[in-house]
Amino acid sequence: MDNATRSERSRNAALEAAIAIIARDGPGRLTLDAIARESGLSKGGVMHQFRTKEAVLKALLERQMAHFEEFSTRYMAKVSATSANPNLATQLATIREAASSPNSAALALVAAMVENPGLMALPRELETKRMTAIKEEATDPDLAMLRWAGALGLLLSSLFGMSPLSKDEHQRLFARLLDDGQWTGLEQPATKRVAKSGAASAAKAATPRKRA
Amino acid sequence: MDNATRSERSRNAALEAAIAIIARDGPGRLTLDAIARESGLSKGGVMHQFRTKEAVLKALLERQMAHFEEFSTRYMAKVSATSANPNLATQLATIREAASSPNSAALALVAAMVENPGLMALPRELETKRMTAIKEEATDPDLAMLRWAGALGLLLSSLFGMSPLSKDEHQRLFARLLDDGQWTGLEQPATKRVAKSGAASAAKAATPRKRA
DNA sequence: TTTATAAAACCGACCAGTTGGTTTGTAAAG
DNA sequence: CTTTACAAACCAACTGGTCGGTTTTATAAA
Repeated sequence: MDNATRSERSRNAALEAAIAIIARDGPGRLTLDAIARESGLSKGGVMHQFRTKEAVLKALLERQMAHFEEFSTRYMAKVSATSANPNLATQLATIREAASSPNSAALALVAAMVENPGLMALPRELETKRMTAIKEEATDPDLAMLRWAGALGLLLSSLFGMSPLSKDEHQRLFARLLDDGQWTGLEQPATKRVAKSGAASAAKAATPRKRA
Repeated sequence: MDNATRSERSRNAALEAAIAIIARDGPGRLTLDAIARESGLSKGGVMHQFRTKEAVLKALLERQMAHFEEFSTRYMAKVSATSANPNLATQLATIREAASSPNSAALALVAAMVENPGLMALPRELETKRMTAIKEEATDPDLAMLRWAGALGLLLSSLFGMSPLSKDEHQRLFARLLDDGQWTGLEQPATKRVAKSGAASAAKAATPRKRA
């Protein structure tokens, strides 16, 4: 077998094993020995492909980020023509995808944070860029950020096993976050943000029903 | 010194040390030896107060939960008379408090999850109860849950050091989440969810309809 | 108040097993 | 023959946890 592909195969096997371990046993159980055992490689083999454990984590993070980056790009291409805020839509959809994906990038993220919080810089940087795009395209940037935060809250809470929501609710809430029509009622233009006057009160008046 | 208070002091010191370690070095660095070193106690002393490491985590979790439970109760008493949805308001305010608190309960939560995901059952149960209360008092339960999820997203993202938001934005977004007036514009009664937003949103697909 | 005894809090050495990482050996690819 | 990919034994440091012993506090009889 070709040397390059042999390496590639081993690297892949190690990373797959790492994800499996995190998902099954939790991030605290991710050790080099465990990776070697799970992947079928020897420990030396793993160490040959990744000089340190941090290198494993970093590669894992990058791989998962690339995976969702690809999802993101594909989704973006689909909606950029029809949506008024394609960046937000894409980000929401990507987070939903991450939430429903078992070998989630988020797991790698958690593992990275546990071992080396500094690794979090990579995803943060990417996220900052996306956030800027979202804010720029939004009529109401704060509302857009809140929708983003909502999606992230759904994702992380379920990821941590602390979500009090049912699968059904989860799905429904994501759908609503994604539906622009659900949020136009209270948009406040960024240019002039006065205490819920203009648009908001008009929307309120238009609301068919209010609370008792 | 009294025996009971002596114990109390030691237990407290150990837990404080644990929080400090998690906050400074990450959950992966929380070890019994580290706790002993940080607290000034000997390892034996720590082990006398907590028979296992899991006991430390559990105590930590319970302590932090109690702390925020108290904040929650006090806040609830304050707003229960004036707010239409005191449970949601309280929960949002509590999450904001957790986000601004450095020795956050959430840190304990992360540590617990890493070591023993089963411990997550306690907070989840509590959260489920609160969520039920929020849903019951809400005109639009899904929207209430989304506001809750938004707050949680803000908290967790900043906690993980992956928040692309500035301190200012953080604060502003929490304020908006808490302001009921900002959200009345798009409430949809749970009893009948129709496409009232259809008028507001021209381009987008109609509201996904579910239960009657 | 003193003294005897117990119980609880605490210490620090120690244990077996695991950790990330190194070294040595070997076989295949180039 | 040199380099690369992998295997396996190995290592020092560290892991959660145990254990025998010392100090401090509590109880209560003398």
